[in-house]
Amino acid sequence: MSYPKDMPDLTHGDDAAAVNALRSSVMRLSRRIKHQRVDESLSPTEMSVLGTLARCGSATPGELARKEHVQPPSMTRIVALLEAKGLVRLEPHPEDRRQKVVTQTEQAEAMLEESRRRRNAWLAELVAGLDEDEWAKLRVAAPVLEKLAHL
Amino acid sequence: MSYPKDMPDLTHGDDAAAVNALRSSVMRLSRRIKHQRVDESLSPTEMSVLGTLARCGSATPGELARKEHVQPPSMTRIVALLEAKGLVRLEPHPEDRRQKVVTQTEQAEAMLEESRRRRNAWLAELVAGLDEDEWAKLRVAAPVLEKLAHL
DNA sequence: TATTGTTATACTCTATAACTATA
DNA sequence: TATAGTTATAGAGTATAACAATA
Repeated sequence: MSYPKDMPDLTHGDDAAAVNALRSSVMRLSRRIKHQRVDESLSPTEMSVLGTLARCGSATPGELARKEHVQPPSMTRIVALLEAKGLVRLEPHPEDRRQKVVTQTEQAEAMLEESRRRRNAWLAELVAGLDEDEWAKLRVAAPVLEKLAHL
Repeated sequence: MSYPKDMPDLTHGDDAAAVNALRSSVMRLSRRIKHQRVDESLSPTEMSVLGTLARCGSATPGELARKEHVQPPSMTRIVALLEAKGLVRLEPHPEDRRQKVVTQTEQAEAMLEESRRRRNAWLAELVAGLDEDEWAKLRVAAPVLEKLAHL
Protein backbone atom coordinates (compact mmCIF):
# COMPACT_ATOMS: atom_id res chain seq x y z
CA MET A 1 0.00 0.00 0.00
CA SER A 2 1.28 3.47 -0.85
CA TYR A 3 0.35 7.11 -0.41
CA PRO A 4 0.27 10.06 -2.79
CA LYS A 5 3.79 11.36 -3.13
CA ASP A 6 2.55 14.95 -2.98
CA MET A 7 1.77 14.54 0.72
CA PRO A 8 3.18 17.60 2.49
CA ASP A 9 6.49 17.05 4.20
CA LEU A 10 5.81 17.40 7.89
CA THR A 11 8.13 19.46 10.01
CA HIS A 12 10.06 18.21 12.99
CA GLY A 13 7.51 19.90 15.24
CA ASP A 14 4.71 17.79 13.78
CA ASP A 15 6.79 14.68 14.38
CA ALA A 16 7.09 15.64 18.02
CA ALA A 17 3.36 16.23 18.27
CA ALA A 18 2.65 12.85 16.73
CA VAL A 19 5.04 11.09 19.11
CA ASN A 20 3.40 12.85 22.03
CA ALA A 21 -0.11 11.91 20.86
CA LEU A 22 1.07 8.34 20.35
CA ARG A 23 2.52 8.09 23.84
CA SER A 24 -0.42 9.55 25.71
CA SER A 25 -2.99 7.59 23.69
CA VAL A 26 -1.18 4.31 24.13
CA MET A 27 -0.93 4.83 27.88
CA ARG A 28 -4.57 5.82 28.26
CA LEU A 29 -5.89 3.05 26.02
CA SER A 30 -3.81 0.44 27.78
CA ARG A 31 -5.21 1.45 31.16
CA ARG A 32 -8.72 1.03 29.83
CA ILE A 33 -8.00 -2.29 28.11
CA LYS A 34 -6.39 -3.63 31.26
CA HIS A 35 -9.66 -3.15 33.09
CA GLN A 36 -11.35 -5.62 30.74
CA ARG A 37 -10.39 -8.76 32.62
CA VAL A 38 -11.60 -12.29 32.15
CA ASP A 39 -10.34 -13.66 35.42
CA GLU A 40 -10.18 -11.34 38.40
CA SER A 41 -8.24 -13.92 40.37
CA LEU A 42 -5.13 -13.58 38.19
CA SER A 43 -2.68 -10.78 38.96
CA PRO A 44 -1.26 -8.69 36.10
CA THR A 45 2.09 -10.46 36.35
CA GLU A 46 0.46 -13.88 36.30
CA MET A 47 -1.39 -12.87 33.13
CA SER A 48 1.84 -11.54 31.69
CA VAL A 49 3.69 -14.78 32.45
CA LEU A 50 1.00 -16.75 30.64
CA GLY A 51 1.34 -14.38 27.70
CA THR A 52 5.09 -14.88 27.63
CA LEU A 53 4.68 -18.66 27.75
CA ALA A 54 2.17 -18.44 24.90
CA ARG A 55 4.73 -16.56 22.81
CA CYS A 56 7.83 -18.55 23.77
CA GLY A 57 6.38 -22.01 24.24
CA SER A 58 8.09 -22.97 27.47
CA ALA A 59 10.72 -21.44 29.74
CA THR A 60 12.59 -21.98 32.98
CA PRO A 61 11.61 -19.96 36.07
CA GLY A 62 14.85 -17.98 35.75
CA GLU A 63 14.11 -17.03 32.15
CA LEU A 64 10.59 -15.98 33.12
CA ALA A 65 11.91 -13.85 35.99
CA ARG A 66 14.25 -12.02 33.62
CA LYS A 67 11.58 -11.50 30.97
CA GLU A 68 9.01 -10.19 33.45
CA HIS A 69 11.54 -7.99 35.27
CA VAL A 70 10.83 -9.78 38.53
CA GLN A 71 13.22 -11.34 41.05
CA PRO A 72 13.61 -15.15 41.08
CA PRO A 73 11.85 -15.71 44.43
CA SER A 74 8.82 -13.78 43.17
CA MET A 75 8.70 -15.97 40.09
CA THR A 76 8.88 -19.09 42.24
CA ARG A 77 5.71 -17.92 43.98
CA ILE A 78 3.95 -16.89 40.77
CA VAL A 79 4.70 -20.20 39.07
CA ALA A 80 3.49 -22.08 42.14
CA LEU A 81 0.20 -20.15 42.11
CA LEU A 82 -0.26 -20.75 38.37
CA GLU A 83 0.43 -24.44 38.89
CA ALA A 84 -2.10 -24.62 41.71
CA LYS A 85 -4.66 -23.05 39.37
CA GLY A 86 -3.91 -25.64 36.70
CA LEU A 87 -2.57 -23.07 34.25
CA VAL A 88 1.02 -24.28 33.99
CA ARG A 89 2.89 -27.58 34.31
CA LEU A 90 6.36 -27.98 35.81
CA GLU A 91 8.72 -30.58 34.42
CA PRO A 92 12.35 -31.43 35.13
CA HIS A 93 14.89 -29.88 32.79
CA PRO A 94 16.22 -32.56 30.42
CA GLU A 95 19.87 -31.48 30.66
CA ASP A 96 20.30 -29.62 33.92
CA ARG A 97 18.79 -31.10 37.06
CA ARG A 98 18.91 -27.72 38.86
CA GLN A 99 16.47 -26.17 36.43
CA LYS A 100 12.78 -26.76 35.72
CA VAL A 101 10.70 -26.25 32.60
CA VAL A 102 7.42 -24.35 32.84
CA THR A 103 4.76 -25.01 30.19
CA GLN A 104 1.26 -23.63 29.84
CA THR A 105 -1.69 -26.03 29.95
CA GLU A 106 -4.59 -26.22 27.49
CA GLN A 107 -6.69 -24.49 30.13
CA ALA A 108 -4.32 -21.52 30.12
CA GLU A 109 -4.42 -21.36 26.36
CA ALA A 110 -8.21 -21.27 26.40
CA MET A 111 -8.22 -18.58 29.08
CA LEU A 112 -5.79 -16.40 27.17
CA GLU A 113 -7.84 -16.80 24.01
CA GLU A 114 -10.98 -15.79 25.90
CA SER A 115 -9.15 -12.80 27.37
CA ARG A 116 -8.00 -11.65 23.93
CA ARG A 117 -11.52 -12.17 22.56
CA ARG A 118 -13.08 -10.09 25.29
CA ARG A 119 -10.60 -7.23 25.02
CA ASN A 120 -10.88 -7.21 21.23
CA ALA A 121 -14.65 -7.05 21.53
CA TRP A 122 -14.40 -4.10 23.90
CA LEU A 123 -11.93 -2.33 21.62
CA ALA A 124 -14.06 -3.04 18.53
CA GLU A 125 -17.00 -1.40 20.27
CA LEU A 126 -14.85 1.66 20.92
CA VAL A 127 -13.67 1.66 17.31
CA ALA A 128 -17.32 1.75 16.21
CA GLY A 129 -17.33 5.33 17.52
CA LEU A 130 -14.93 6.35 14.75
CA ASP A 131 -16.12 7.31 11.29
CA GLU A 132 -15.05 5.44 8.14
CA ASP A 133 -12.09 7.67 7.28
CA GLU A 134 -10.67 7.58 10.77
CA TRP A 135 -10.89 3.82 11.04
CA ALA A 136 -9.24 3.50 7.64
CA LYS A 137 -6.26 5.50 8.86
CA LEU A 138 -5.98 3.45 12.02
CA ARG A 139 -6.34 0.16 10.16
CA VAL A 140 -3.49 1.11 7.88
CA ALA A 141 -1.33 2.03 10.87
CA ALA A 142 -2.09 -1.10 12.91
CA PRO A 143 0.66 -3.28 11.37
CA VAL A 144 3.14 -0.43 11.82
CA LEU A 145 2.19 -0.08 15.45
CA GLU A 146 2.72 -3.80 15.79
CA LYS A 147 6.20 -3.54 14.30
CA LEU A 148 7.00 -0.59 16.57
CA ALA A 149 5.96 -2.51 19.65
CA HIS A 150 8.41 -5.27 18.77
CA LEU A 151 11.42 -3.08 17.88
CA MET B 1 -6.74 15.38 4.89
CA SER B 2 -8.29 12.69 2.71
CA TYR B 3 -7.43 9.42 1.00
CA PRO B 4 -8.05 8.00 -2.47
CA LYS B 5 -11.64 6.82 -2.58
CA ASP B 6 -10.63 3.74 -4.58
CA MET B 7 -9.07 2.24 -1.46
CA PRO B 8 -10.24 -1.41 -1.33
CA ASP B 9 -13.05 -2.08 1.10
CA LEU B 10 -11.64 -4.33 3.77
CA THR B 11 -13.59 -7.33 4.94
CA HIS B 12 -14.78 -7.92 8.46
CA GLY B 13 -11.90 -10.37 8.97
CA ASP B 14 -9.35 -7.66 8.26
CA ASP B 15 -11.10 -5.37 10.71
CA ALA B 16 -10.76 -8.04 13.37
CA ALA B 17 -7.09 -8.50 12.58
CA ALA B 18 -6.50 -4.75 12.85
CA VAL B 19 -8.31 -4.56 16.18
CA ASN B 20 -6.25 -7.47 17.46
CA ALA B 21 -2.98 -5.88 16.29
CA LEU B 22 -4.04 -2.61 17.87
CA ARG B 23 -4.81 -4.22 21.21
CA SER B 24 -1.64 -6.27 21.52
CA SER B 25 0.61 -3.43 20.32
CA VAL B 26 -0.93 -0.91 22.68
CA MET B 27 -0.49 -3.26 25.63
CA ARG B 28 3.10 -4.12 24.77
CA LEU B 29 4.12 -0.54 24.03
CA SER B 30 2.54 0.71 27.23
CA ARG B 31 4.50 -1.79 29.31
CA ARG B 32 7.73 -0.59 27.73
CA ILE B 33 6.87 3.10 28.09
CA LYS B 34 5.96 2.57 31.73
CA HIS B 35 9.49 1.37 32.39
CA GLN B 36 10.83 4.79 31.39
CA ARG B 37 10.40 6.49 34.75
CA VAL B 38 11.61 9.88 35.88
CA ASP B 39 11.11 9.36 39.58
CA GLU B 40 11.47 5.87 40.99
CA SER B 41 10.05 7.03 44.30
CA LEU B 42 6.56 7.57 42.85
CA SER B 43 4.25 4.58 42.50
CA PRO B 44 2.27 4.11 39.26
CA THR B 45 -0.93 5.23 40.95
CA GLU B 46 0.73 8.31 42.39
CA MET B 47 1.91 9.20 38.88
CA SER B 48 -1.56 8.54 37.55
CA VAL B 49 -3.16 10.80 40.16
CA LEU B 50 -0.82 13.62 39.17
CA GLY B 51 -1.76 13.04 35.54
CA THR B 52 -5.45 13.21 36.39
CA LEU B 53 -4.92 16.43 38.34
CA ALA B 54 -3.02 17.88 35.40
CA ARG B 55 -5.97 17.12 33.12
CA CYS B 56 -8.79 18.10 35.48
CA GLY B 57 -7.18 20.96 37.39
CA SER B 58 -8.24 20.00 40.89
CA ALA B 59 -10.43 17.34 42.45
CA THR B 60 -11.65 16.01 45.79
CA PRO B 61 -10.16 12.78 47.21
CA GLY B 62 -13.44 11.01 46.46
CA GLU B 63 -13.40 12.06 42.83
CA LEU B 64 -9.79 10.95 42.51
CA ALA B 65 -10.58 7.57 44.06
CA ARG B 66 -13.38 7.00 41.53
CA LYS B 67 -11.25 8.11 38.59
CA GLU B 68 -8.30 5.93 39.57
CA HIS B 69 -10.50 2.94 40.43
CA VAL B 70 -9.13 2.86 43.94
CA GLN B 71 -10.99 2.74 47.26
CA PRO B 72 -11.28 5.97 49.30
CA PRO B 73 -8.94 4.90 52.12
CA SER B 74 -6.24 4.12 49.55
CA MET B 75 -6.64 7.58 48.05
CA THR B 76 -6.35 9.14 51.48
CA ARG B 77 -2.97 7.51 51.84
CA ILE B 78 -1.82 8.37 48.30
CA VAL B 79 -2.80 12.02 48.67
CA ALA B 80 -1.00 12.19 52.03
CA LEU B 81 2.17 10.79 50.43
CA LEU B 82 1.96 13.23 47.52
CA GLU B 83 1.45 16.10 49.94
CA ALA B 84 4.47 15.00 51.99
CA LYS B 85 6.52 15.05 48.77
CA GLY B 86 5.34 18.57 47.98
CA LEU B 87 3.52 17.50 44.81
CA VAL B 88 -0.05 18.39 45.83
CA ARG B 89 -1.74 20.91 48.10
CA LEU B 90 -4.87 20.23 50.18
CA GLU B 91 -7.39 22.99 50.74
CA PRO B 92 -10.81 23.06 52.39
CA HIS B 93 -13.77 22.73 50.03
CA PRO B 94 -15.47 26.12 49.64
CA GLU B 95 -19.04 24.78 49.87
CA ASP B 96 -18.91 21.48 51.73
CA ARG B 97 -16.83 21.27 54.88
CA ARG B 98 -16.68 17.46 54.69
CA GLN B 99 -14.73 17.56 51.46
CA LYS B 100 -11.22 18.72 50.55
CA VAL B 101 -9.77 20.02 47.33
CA VAL B 102 -6.54 18.52 45.99
CA THR B 103 -4.43 20.64 43.65
CA GLN B 104 -1.07 19.90 42.04
CA THR B 105 1.90 22.13 42.83
CA GLU B 106 4.28 23.75 40.36
CA GLN B 107 6.81 21.09 41.33
CA ALA B 108 4.42 18.35 40.22
CA GLU B 109 3.79 20.13 36.94
CA ALA B 110 7.52 20.30 36.26
CA MET B 111 7.97 16.64 37.15
CA LEU B 112 5.16 15.55 34.85
CA GLU B 113 6.58 17.61 32.03
CA GLU B 114 9.99 16.01 32.53
CA SER B 115 8.36 12.59 32.57
CA ARG B 116 6.53 13.26 29.30
CA ARG B 117 9.73 14.62 27.76
CA ARG B 118 11.70 11.53 28.72
CA ARG B 119 9.09 9.08 27.50
CA ASN B 120 8.63 10.97 24.26
CA ALA B 121 12.38 10.88 23.71
CA TRP B 122 12.43 7.14 24.28
CA LEU B 123 9.50 6.62 21.91
CA ALA B 124 11.04 8.91 19.27
CA GLU B 125 14.17 6.77 19.36
CA LEU B 126 12.03 3.69 18.77
CA VAL B 127 10.20 5.44 15.94
CA ALA B 128 13.56 6.11 14.28
CA GLY B 129 13.64 2.37 13.61
CA LEU B 130 10.72 2.73 11.19
CA ASP B 131 11.17 3.69 7.55
CA GLU B 132 9.63 6.84 6.01
CA ASP B 133 6.44 5.19 4.74
CA GLU B 134 5.73 3.44 8.01
CA TRP B 135 6.18 6.56 10.06
CA ALA B 136 3.93 8.48 7.65
CA LYS B 137 1.13 5.99 8.24
CA LEU B 138 1.56 6.14 12.00
CA ARG B 139 1.74 9.94 12.00
CA VAL B 140 -1.54 10.13 10.13
CA ALA B 141 -3.13 7.71 12.59
CA ALA B 142 -1.86 9.43 15.73
CA PRO B 143 -4.72 11.95 16.05
CA VAL B 144 -7.22 9.15 15.45
CA LEU B 145 -5.63 7.07 18.19
CA GLU B 146 -5.91 10.08 20.43
CA LYS B 147 -9.61 10.43 19.68
CA LEU B 148 -10.13 6.71 20.26
CA ALA B 149 -8.43 6.85 23.64
CA HIS B 150 -10.86 9.56 24.74
CA LEU B 151 -14.08 7.98 23.43
C1' DT C 1 -30.10 9.21 57.75
C1' DA C 2 -26.66 9.63 53.95
C1' DT C 3 -22.17 11.07 52.50
C1' DT C 4 -17.08 12.39 52.81
C1' DG C 5 -13.06 11.31 54.48
C1' DT C 6 -10.08 8.92 58.05
C1' DT C 7 -8.17 5.27 61.18
C1' DA C 8 -7.18 0.43 62.18
C1' DT C 9 -6.18 -3.79 60.33
C1' DA C 10 -5.39 -7.57 56.99
C1' DC C 11 -4.17 -9.33 52.44
C1' DT C 12 -1.49 -9.47 48.06
C1' DC C 13 2.57 -8.83 45.54
C1' DT C 14 7.35 -8.11 45.37
C1' DA C 15 12.04 -7.71 47.27
C1' DT C 16 16.34 -9.11 49.93
C1' DA C 17 19.00 -12.47 52.46
C1' DA C 18 20.11 -16.97 53.58
C1' DC C 19 19.86 -21.81 52.21
C1' DT C 20 19.88 -26.35 49.22
C1' DA C 21 21.02 -28.93 45.28
C1' DT C 22 23.48 -29.34 41.14
C1' DA C 23 27.09 -27.84 37.70
C1' DT D 1 33.23 -21.91 43.18
C1' DA D 2 29.18 -20.53 40.54
C1' DT D 3 24.37 -21.08 39.27
C1' DA D 4 19.12 -22.37 39.61
C1' DG D 5 15.68 -22.45 42.49
C1' DT D 6 13.60 -22.22 47.19
C1' DT D 7 12.48 -20.71 52.00
C1' DA D 8 12.01 -17.06 55.45
C1' DT D 9 11.06 -12.53 56.25
C1' DA D 10 10.14 -7.57 55.42
C1' DG D 11 8.22 -3.68 52.84
C1' DA D 12 5.04 -1.54 49.48
C1' DG D 13 0.31 -0.87 47.98
C1' DT D 14 -4.45 -1.78 48.33
C1' DA D 15 -8.78 -3.49 50.47
C1' DT D 16 -12.49 -3.94 54.07
C1' DA D 17 -14.60 -2.55 58.36
C1' DA D 18 -15.44 0.68 61.80
C1' DC D 19 -15.51 5.55 62.98
C1' DA D 20 -15.87 10.99 62.98
C1' DA D 21 -17.59 15.05 60.98
C1' DT D 22 -20.79 17.28 58.12
C1' DA D 23 -24.93 17.48 54.94
